[in-house]
Amino acid sequence: MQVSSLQRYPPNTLLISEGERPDFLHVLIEGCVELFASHNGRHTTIDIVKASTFIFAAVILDQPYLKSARTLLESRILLLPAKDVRAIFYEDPDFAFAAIAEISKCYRDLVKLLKDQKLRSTSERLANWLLRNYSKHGDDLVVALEFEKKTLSSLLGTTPENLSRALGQLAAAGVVTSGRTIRITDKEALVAFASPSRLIDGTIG
Amino acid sequence: MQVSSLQRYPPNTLLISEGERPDFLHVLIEGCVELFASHNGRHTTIDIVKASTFIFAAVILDQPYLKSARTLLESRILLLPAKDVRAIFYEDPDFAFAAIAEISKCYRDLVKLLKDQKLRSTSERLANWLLRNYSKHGDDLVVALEFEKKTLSSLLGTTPENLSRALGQLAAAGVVTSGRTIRITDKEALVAFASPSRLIDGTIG
DNA sequence: CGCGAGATTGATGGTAATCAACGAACGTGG
DNA sequence: CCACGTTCGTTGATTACCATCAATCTCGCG
Repeated sequence: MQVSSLQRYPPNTLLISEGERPDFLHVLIEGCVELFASHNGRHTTIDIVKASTFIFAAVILDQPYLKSARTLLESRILLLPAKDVRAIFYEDPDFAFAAIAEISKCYRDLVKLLKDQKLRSTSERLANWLLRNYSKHGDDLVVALEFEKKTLSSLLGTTPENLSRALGQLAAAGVVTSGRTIRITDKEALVAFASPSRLIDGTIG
Repeated sequence: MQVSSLQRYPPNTLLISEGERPDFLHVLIEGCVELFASHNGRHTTIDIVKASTFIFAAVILDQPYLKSARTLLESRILLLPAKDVRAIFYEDPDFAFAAIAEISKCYRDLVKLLKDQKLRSTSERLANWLLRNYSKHGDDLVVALEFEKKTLSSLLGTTPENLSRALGQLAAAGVVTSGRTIRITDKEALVAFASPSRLIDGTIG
């Protein structure tokens, strides 16, 4: 794959627009990318990815992108010519298997997003998102947002206003918000409220 | 693939339960299958499929099903042992490519479902669903439901009560309902209301 | 004919979107 | 370093949509 190139993009760069034809497979090496879609003046975030390929399926099928993509942070991205990617299946069975495993994982992540969306209320989605995204700082469990709350609200399928209110509600379960730092002071209580499920929130498989 | 078997199931047969391990790849030859999921006493239909594989991704990754499946009509289904399916990738590049094309298509269908869900209101979802599923009977455009309205309401992400009301609303756009037969008397008006998009409702790619 | 499941209709309450205003944070340029 | 302006976030008020509950109606089937 000699024709591939590693690019560096500043935050808030539009990488892909829905409806376009795919020329490259994008592999996010470092940074953070939002996948989003628009329709009739409305706008929603489909997913936020940290380190993976994205919009692989469009490349495979050589069909228009269904989603747009933009960087949320400065990001390094490997660009592989779409034609080469498709060609290599026939050459390399290992690559073919890796590709199908990757797309299968993306598929399952998407099923989880749809279940999350259809089976939970806004504050439940928020609670579970917090439980999937916190990290340990000493004894504290903290979510340090890397992007705007606006973007998170869109990912959760709501508005900035209602995200604020949902965070307010979760105060009763020990969630303390200050700016982009959200502390989980009572994980038990938050879990009780969120009732996370391996089949929606699981990170493996 | 000698060990495969073709099975026939009556309507309303549970084929798969979420959380189980996949033993077989299911290929729906004829009939109709509902894919659904449950959580915390809630229940939602993810998709309704007519002729395709289903829950391919779980088989590939050898991970628990994220969805359950049941027949809606009498159905004929080909069962391929999961181990054999995984093994054959390394043998047959054509099969590998066919498999990845199939999963990619499923992935894109799911993106469309999620966009439909997050970017549209209930009656818009219904209107577009009608436009995707009608067939021509002479000069008439008719949707002949093959399953309960309850199931359709769950697919659309609402309740039977609100589906009834949404159908009522669409009467203003020339949609006439009588039992399981829904007639589109003014396609122009319905399209104007629904504003379908190739990137949500398109059937190819 | 009567039963039961599904579908419809009406009434109500709750959740979330929208509109509007205020406050806070940040970046820019002076 | 400060003043300013823009964007983002929060808060409050209102409205619209949708879920739920309850009652009736329809239809298929025994």
